[in-house]
Amino acid sequence: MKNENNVTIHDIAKALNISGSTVSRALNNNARISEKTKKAVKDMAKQLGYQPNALASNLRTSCTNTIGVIIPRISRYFFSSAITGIEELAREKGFNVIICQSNDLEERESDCVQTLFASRVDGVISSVALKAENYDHYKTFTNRNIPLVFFDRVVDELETSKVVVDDFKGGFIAAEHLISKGCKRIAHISGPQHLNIYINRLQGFLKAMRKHHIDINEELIIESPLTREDGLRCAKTLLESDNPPDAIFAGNDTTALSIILYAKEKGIKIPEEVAVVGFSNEPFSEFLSPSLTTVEQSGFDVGTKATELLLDIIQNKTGNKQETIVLPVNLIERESSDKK
Amino acid sequence: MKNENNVTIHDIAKALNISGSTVSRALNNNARISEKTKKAVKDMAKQLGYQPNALASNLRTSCTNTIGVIIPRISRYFFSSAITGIEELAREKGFNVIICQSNDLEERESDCVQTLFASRVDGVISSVALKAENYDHYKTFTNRNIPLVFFDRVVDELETSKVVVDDFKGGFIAAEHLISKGCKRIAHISGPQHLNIYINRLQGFLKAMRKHHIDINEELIIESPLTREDGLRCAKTLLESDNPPDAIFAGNDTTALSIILYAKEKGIKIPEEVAVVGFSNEPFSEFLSPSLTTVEQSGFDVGTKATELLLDIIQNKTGNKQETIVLPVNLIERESSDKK
DNA sequence: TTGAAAGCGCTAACAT
DNA sequence: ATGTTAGCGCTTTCAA
Repeated sequence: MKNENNVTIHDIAKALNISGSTVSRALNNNARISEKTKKAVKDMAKQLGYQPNALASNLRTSCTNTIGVIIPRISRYFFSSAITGIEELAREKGFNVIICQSNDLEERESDCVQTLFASRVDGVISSVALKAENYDHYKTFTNRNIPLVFFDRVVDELETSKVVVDDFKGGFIAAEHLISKGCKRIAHISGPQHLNIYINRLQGFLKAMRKHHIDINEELIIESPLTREDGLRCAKTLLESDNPPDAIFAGNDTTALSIILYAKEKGIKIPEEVAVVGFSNEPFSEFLSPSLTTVEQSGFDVGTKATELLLDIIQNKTGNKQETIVLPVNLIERESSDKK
Repeated sequence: MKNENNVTIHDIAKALNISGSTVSRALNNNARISEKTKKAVKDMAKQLGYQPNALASNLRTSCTNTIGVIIPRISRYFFSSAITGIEELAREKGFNVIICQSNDLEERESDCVQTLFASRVDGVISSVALKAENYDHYKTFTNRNIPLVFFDRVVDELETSKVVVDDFKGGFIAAEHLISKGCKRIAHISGPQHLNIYINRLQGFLKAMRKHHIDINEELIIESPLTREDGLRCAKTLLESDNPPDAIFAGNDTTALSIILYAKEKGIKIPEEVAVVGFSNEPFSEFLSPSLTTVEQSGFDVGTKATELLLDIIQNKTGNKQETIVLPVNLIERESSDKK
């Protein structure tokens, strides 16, 4: 049944001697079409191998039933699970998903925005690039009232709805956990301070320290891009100092990993000499040795929630409510902080 | 600069007192338009904040500059790196990417096909669902000459171009490595035998065994869906038998992980009592303890190569050459097989 | 080098 | 309950 020539609604119309609009309505289950006609149309559509052309429909209705997603990189587990959450809900509601990766670069992110706009997506979910410092390109959407929801890496200057995990609480419970294990000199490797998530993790950390009257030593709080390489630099800085910390709360699991690897290489015992806590619960953290205590955040839940918000704005035209949804985190205690 | 009303080429035309067609040609750098006009048009486009509407252009030209990707699940590292490879090249060549996940289910896969077809993608890259046994839905593309390239999980009955890694060689070097370590009773946990990749890994394994005159014991070759749960079942079956193997070549890293965890729990020493080799080099395999010897396959390379093939078919209309590209694999030796 | 006009396939007023 | 008609924004033949 080769079918090179695409079948259109007009072919169905001709075959049944009715008008194109009737066919269109029948296929869309319009209430004003008789059941008999609907059945005839659908049967004929199947018989002719008709497949709707979304392009034409989209152009006409200027709505594409497509949402765009901009993320730094798909290969990070947190983001790929966020996408799984996004896709699942979007598809259920009849929406397609177009994904663009910014690779954490501002320029690429700007390209993504152009691409998604040219595709006339009905709305956008984004987590901003680490190295972006200017967010004007997002105005392409906001100026035209195209719904936009940020997740995880959000920026205050963009007034949209946001979905984040409770980074403050995450920082707080991580620090409090280390304190409860008897650690006194607790270091924190924080991420870029123009991003809320890292500010909040740091603030939560500081709050716990103050609450328990632990000295906050400026030298023990360092900023890092939180890559694997820079994690090694941080490990070195902290662990080779004259007065090393007895605990490190790393801004993410990747950095915690670097610390564990460095400590292993240098024969520094974890958790006895230095306890380590990460952030994210990346899949590998469970299998490290020692296994990594970390703050779990569900990418899937964040993605689902962001999609829920976005679809609500798209479908109910509720306008941009600028809600910020905060999802819970919880501490997963493992060996890397298990001091007696 | 609010810009609710979308600017079209006609707005530019009106502003410059020229025709819409001239504007269209100027924007597309048509050779028959004077440089002066081109410049004027582009300047005005920028001034008015014109953004092309891909929908209209796509409908007219019936080519969308979009390729569709169907994968089992994005959260598996091999697939997310394949997508990274696909996206990178596709974008460079001016193509968008729409991703659909089948979740390894035939029905979902069929939905993906419909979705991508309705979006009139110019071509499709796919890795088939584990649980699919019927592939007729792909005829939606093949019947209409929409280019289709499979990667990784390919099926013989579909006559398209394919990109795979050298699974046969992978199975062979894994087995030969274990043999070289002095193992005699070598088990293999194989994947679903309707998929080439698992057939080939098994065949490569068998070839090495025969080459080195090692007895092939049917009881030591078992089939599994290769999930983490089923890996535990396999570990139990093999390691608790009366005459357990001294080595296991697992069909993927996930299964190897299950074996390592099971052995740890039961106090079975790896590699001394049983050596383990996996397949894929998942990110966690490096950090397991013992770290996992595995066969590395690059998802990124596979994705890139598949895209290269697909774009070649799309752009040069070369027709379907039904090539099968085989990419190299290599063994990463780590602790789990490091017997003296 | 530029313009006029038709049309991609579908939907939605408006009319009947 | 169904048909007529116009048009979404763009490209492209044909004509000038």
